[in-house]
Amino acid sequence: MDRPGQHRRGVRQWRGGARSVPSRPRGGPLLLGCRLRLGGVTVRLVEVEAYEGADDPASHAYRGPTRRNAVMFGPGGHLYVYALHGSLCCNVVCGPEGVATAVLLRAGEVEEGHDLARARRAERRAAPVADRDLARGPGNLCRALGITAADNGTDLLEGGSVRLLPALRRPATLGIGPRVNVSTAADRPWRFWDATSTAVSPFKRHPKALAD
DNA sequence: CCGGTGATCCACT
DNA sequence: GTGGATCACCGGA
Repeated sequence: MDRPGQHRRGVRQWRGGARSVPSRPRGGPLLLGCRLRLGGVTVRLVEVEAYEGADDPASHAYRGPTRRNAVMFGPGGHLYVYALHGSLCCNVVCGPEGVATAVLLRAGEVEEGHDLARARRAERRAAPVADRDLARGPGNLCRALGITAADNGTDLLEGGSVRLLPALRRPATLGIGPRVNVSTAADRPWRFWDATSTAVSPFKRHPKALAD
């Protein structure tokens, strides 16, 4: 099993590997099974989606640095948080510094802190939330964890508000497919999920999805 | 399926 | 500074 130190090396290795592998998004699956912890809530990641920078029209970094995407251009291992349609979404920045690449965290299973997560989800929802739905979907995952805009840029590996913890187990079966609801570069198979998990969000194709 | 949502970006005063 | 378009979403029917 991974120990924290090994995991840390693993992430750095992944970031380093991105320099030698043209297709950075291939690093995405290494996050599956890892855990994200904030306060009393821990979520095991079961679905992620990769975004490159200059070569990826669907990426926030495609048109260069702005105030919103600044963290994407910084060093890997930090959290990029942004607002979308009244929700927040979060990414793990992959680095290296100056090269914008990030992995969107799309869904997870709550391992710890179900009551707190459920209370947060209930603030915006009338119907009761089943366990498997607590962190299902990018906005829901952020809400379950209590991530806010103040967590943008936090260091996930040391000293930050949000911690990335090693995987205790890896998905037995890896799903790979197109990204959800993106209007451009729609067919790049850069969404990765744990095919044994029921907490993976449903696939949706964007109405105006262009291929490349 | 559909409508609400609100931050962000850019082109234009 | 303003207006409009865009958007990696969610909830309820």
